[in-house]
Amino acid sequence: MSFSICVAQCTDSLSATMDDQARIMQSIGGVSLAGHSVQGGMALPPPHGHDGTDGDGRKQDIGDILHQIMTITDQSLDEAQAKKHGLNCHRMKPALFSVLCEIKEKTGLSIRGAQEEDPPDPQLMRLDNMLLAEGVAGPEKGGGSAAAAAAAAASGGAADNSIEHSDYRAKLTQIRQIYHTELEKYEQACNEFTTHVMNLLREQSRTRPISPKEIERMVGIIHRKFSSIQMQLKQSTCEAVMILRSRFLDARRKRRNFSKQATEILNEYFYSHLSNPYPSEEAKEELAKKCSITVSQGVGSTITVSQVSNWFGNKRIRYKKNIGKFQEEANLYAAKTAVNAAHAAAAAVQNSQANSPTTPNSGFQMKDEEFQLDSAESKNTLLSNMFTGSSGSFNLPNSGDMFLSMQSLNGDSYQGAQVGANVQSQVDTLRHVISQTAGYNDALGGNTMYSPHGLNANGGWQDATTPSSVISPTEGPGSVHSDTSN
DNA sequence: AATAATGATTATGG
DNA sequence: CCATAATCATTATT
Repeated sequence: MSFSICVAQCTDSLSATMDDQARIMQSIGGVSLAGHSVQGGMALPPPHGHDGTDGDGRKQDIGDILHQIMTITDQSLDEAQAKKHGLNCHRMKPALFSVLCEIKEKTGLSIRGAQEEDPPDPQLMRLDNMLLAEGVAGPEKGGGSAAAAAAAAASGGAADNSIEHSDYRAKLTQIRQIYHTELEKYEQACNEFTTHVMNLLREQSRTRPISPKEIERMVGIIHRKFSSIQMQLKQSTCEAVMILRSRFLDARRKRRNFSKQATEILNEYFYSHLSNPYPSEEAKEELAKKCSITVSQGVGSTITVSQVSNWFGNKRIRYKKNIGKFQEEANLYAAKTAVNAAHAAAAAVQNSQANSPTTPNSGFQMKDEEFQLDSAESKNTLLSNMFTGSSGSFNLPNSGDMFLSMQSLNGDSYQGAQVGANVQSQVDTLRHVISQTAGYNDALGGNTMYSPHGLNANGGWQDATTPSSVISPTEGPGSVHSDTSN
């Protein structure tokens, strides 16, 4: 990329300057040496004209030098090499060279950079750690993009989560690949450049004193420069990863509403466990599974346990916060599950005769599919009768019968079939409906709106008080039906 | 376009 | 670690 171009340019310009420098040095050295009669077998053109005693001669001399300088670039490389060789072979050269080395050593110019290297640059370390944590710099895992693509393709109906995840991973591997190729390129360029410089220095060390330390220092400088560039790369990679992360993993950006069926199921559970809407881990798993398979074949998003947890968390808090807003919904689901309960209870009663106490679930299990359909209309009629049928408010003399009949049915099932805990939820639901409507019936002012059993005054669901004892909720409303059992 | 609904996250406390 | 409450950011609805 741009960087390598830059490097190439640097290299070129550096070599150019060094070559030029070498040639200039040679020529000038030649001239000056010639001027001071230290000249050996050099192929320099002898300064013509008289020895500059007067201005004219000096001018001539200077002009000559200038001419040489100006024509340096016209000299062929071979010519220059030849001159260089000549200079190197000069008999005085070793002596002069050692003198120069000594002088340089004394001036201490060569050793002046023995300070750095130790601080590992905390920022760079931070970047490295981040890249490592993000899986960009670490060991190649999963075979890179191919694996990600395969996962995306093969997932099929597996999970929408995995699709997004693999998408994310594909992008991540892309970033990782870019990062690695760039890094490698930098490394290579750095090495190339280093060897180039070292060669140059070695070459020059024949003409001017260059200590190994100096070379080392040079290499250190180069490496620092390159590592700073690498840090830039790492930084931008980190940035890219962070952007990708926020784009893909922050699920809030890709929120998808649950399907109708899923919310149905969740609501059903919620309202039928209103006294203690805290599904256990298993219950959550089951709910998640059920929600996921309702739309199974489609691309319907699968719902995870944590999503169920989220849902219940949100539901609880929102329900509690504004119970009035959820009344309608509560009634709806309560009635619905009540109908289910009635059907199930009937089935249970039927079954209880033939079946031993085995699997009390079986009676209820079927409600999923069989009742779902046929309860649709009965539910609707029930609802319209119950709540919307009469005048706007819920004073309903006839619906009381409805509840009572249902309640008695339920009671039957409870006693006859011994369905235990499972029935409990249905009872819960029924109680909800009953107490609800009763509360309205009593017209005890708006604030007495049916506080759900278990939702105490402080606003917390107190411990599942599973009122297995009887159906009467708390107070007055319960009395309406408590004695009408026959 | 304004607003409500809603799934997810964050902060806090037990 | 889980529940709650507040909040965020997206999606649905008006």
